[in-house]
Amino acid sequence: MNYWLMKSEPVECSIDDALAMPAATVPWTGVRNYQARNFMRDAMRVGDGVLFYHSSCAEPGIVGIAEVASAPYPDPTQFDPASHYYDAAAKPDAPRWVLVDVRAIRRTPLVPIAQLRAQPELAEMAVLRRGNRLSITPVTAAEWAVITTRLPAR
DNA sequence: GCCAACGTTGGC
DNA sequence: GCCAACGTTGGC
Repeated sequence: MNYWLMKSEPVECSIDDALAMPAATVPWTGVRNYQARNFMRDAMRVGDGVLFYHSSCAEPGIVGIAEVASAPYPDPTQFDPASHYYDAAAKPDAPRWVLVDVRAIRRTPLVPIAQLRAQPELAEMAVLRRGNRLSITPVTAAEWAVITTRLPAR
C-alpha cells in the first residue's frame, strides 16, 4: 500500500465535486507531465491512500482523503480536439497519457500548505520541496500518519 | 500580477 | 546532444 498527494484545482474539480459524483469517483484527467503520469502508470495500486489537495486557489492545502480506485487507463481527453488537454501526437493505438480513477472518501478541514510546512516531521515531504511542480507526489507512511492523525476530527 | 523553478521544444 | 528560449506551475 502506497500513499500519494494529488493536486486538483478546485475550479476544475474540488473535493466536493468529487464527493458529488456517482460512487464519489472521478477520472483524474489532464495530467501532462511524464513523471506524474509514470506514478499513475507504474506505481499506483487500487486502494492506495490519496491526500486530496486544492491548488491554484485562495486557500491551497489538503482538503480530503481519497483512494486510488482503478488501474491506469488512457486519458480520453488526449484524443478530444475540443479538450484543453488534447494532444495531437497521441493516437488511440498509441496513447501517451494515462490516468486512474480516484474515489473521494471524505472531506477534511483544510490543512493549509503553511501548516504542512510548519510540521518538522513533514520537512521532507515531496510536495513541499523547493521548486516542486509535480501535481502528483508520493507520501511516506510516516507522513500519511502524521497528517491523517492530526487532522481535526469532523 | 509577480516571479522562481523547472520541463519542453527546436535550431544547430 | 547542447542549450537558449519559451511555456507552465503555483504560491504569494
